[in-house]
Amino acid sequence: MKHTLVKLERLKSKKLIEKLYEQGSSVKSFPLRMVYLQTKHTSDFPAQVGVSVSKRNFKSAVDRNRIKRLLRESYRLQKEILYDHIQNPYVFMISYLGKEEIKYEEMYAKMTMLLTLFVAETKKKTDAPI
RNA sequence: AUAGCAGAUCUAUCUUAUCGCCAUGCUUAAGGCGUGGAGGAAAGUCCGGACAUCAAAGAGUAGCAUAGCGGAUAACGUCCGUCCAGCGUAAGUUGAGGACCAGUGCAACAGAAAGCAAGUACAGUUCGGCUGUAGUGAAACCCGGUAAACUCUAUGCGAUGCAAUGCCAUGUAAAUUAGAGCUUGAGAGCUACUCGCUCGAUUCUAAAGGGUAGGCAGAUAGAUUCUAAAAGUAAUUUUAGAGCUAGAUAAAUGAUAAGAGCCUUUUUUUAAGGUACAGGAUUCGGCUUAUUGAUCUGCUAUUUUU
Repeated sequence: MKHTLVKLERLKSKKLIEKLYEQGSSVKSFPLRMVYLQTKHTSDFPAQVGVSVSKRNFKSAVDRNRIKRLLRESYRLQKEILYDHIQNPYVFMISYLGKEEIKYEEMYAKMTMLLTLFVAETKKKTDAPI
C-alpha cells in the first residue's frame, strides 16, 4: 500500500464535519482524540480524515501547523491499520488535546495506540449480537 | 585605540538520501516525468489608499482626526527639508510646537489674598479701601500663567468590508396562513440626528414550513521588481532597458536520517548543548510590536603615536 494522503482523502466538507461532531463517537489515547462516524463521504477512499489543534492551547500559528503536520504524517504512515479492518466508509477527525509540544516518535507511538484502539472498538460492536 | 551617535546591507542555516503535500504543464489504463511553492516583520489590525456594494454622493448639527512653516505622494496621523524649544561636551536626539485681546474653569508650598472678593504695617493724600512702599511667591490687577482643561480657530472625514460583490447549481417556493397597504400611499433608502430629496405595489410585517451552506469569477502583472541615466539639498519624480516572483480555502510548502557551517562551555581537539522571532488568506503605502547572527559606511568626543 502507498503511504499517501491526497486532497480527496482529507475531510474538507463543512457539512460532514458538523454531522461528525453531532453524531460521531470517539476514542481517546491522550493526548490524541479521534471522533469517528460511519457515513458516506465525497470520495472513493475507505475514509476521510481531518486534523485539528485548539487555538486555545497553542496561540502561535507556527506551533499549530507543526502539530497538524505531525498528526498528518503519523496517520499517513499507519493508515493501513484502519484500512485492513473497515469495510464501510468512515469519516474521522483527530484532535490534539495536549498543551505542550510533542516529539515525532511519541506522536507516532500514540497514533498507533489510537488506531488499534479504534479497530478494537469497532470490532467489538460488529461482533456483538444484535 | 576606547566610548558613543546615525544609517545601510546580507543571512534568516545549508547539502544529500528516503517517504510525502499544494499548484501547474506534458503524457496516460492505473500511473509517470518536468517546473514553481511564505516574511522582514506574512503579526498587531493602528492609520492611509485601490477595488466592490449601497439611487444620487445634497445641506446643517453632532462626532472623530490632524495642528510651526515649506515640500513629496494615489493618499496618510507617513516621509523629506527647515525654523524654534528641551536634553547632550559633541555627532545627534526628543517635541501632544495654532489660539488664553471670545467665554468658562484650574493653580502644590508660601501667603491676608492666586480674581464676585477680602485686606496687614508705614508714608503720602484732593480724605475716596485714592496712591506708593514693605512682606509671600514663578506670578499679586498686569494684554499675568495654564488648551497632555473645557473651549475656539483652520483643514479633512458618507457607510460597510472580499464572510464585499456577481453568476451557476439545489428546492412544488414569485408557494401557504394571518395582518397592514395599493397613489389622499404601507413601507424603503446614507447606516448618529434634523432637513431636503428619491424610490415605491410581482409591496411590507409575523407565523409555520422547505432548501442551500457546493462550485466558478472576484484572486494574484502591480501606484510591480532590478539596473542605468537625468532633475532635485532631500523625500521623490521622469526616461530607457531587463525580469515575472505562492495562490491554498478544516487551508499546501512537511517528516525522518546523515553530514557540513556558525555560536557557547569544557578543553586543546574532542565532547556536550544551542542554531531567533515567527506562517500568506483581495491587494498596495506606512506605523507599531517580536527577534538571531554578522558585515559595512559616515560622523563625534577623549587619549596615544608619527
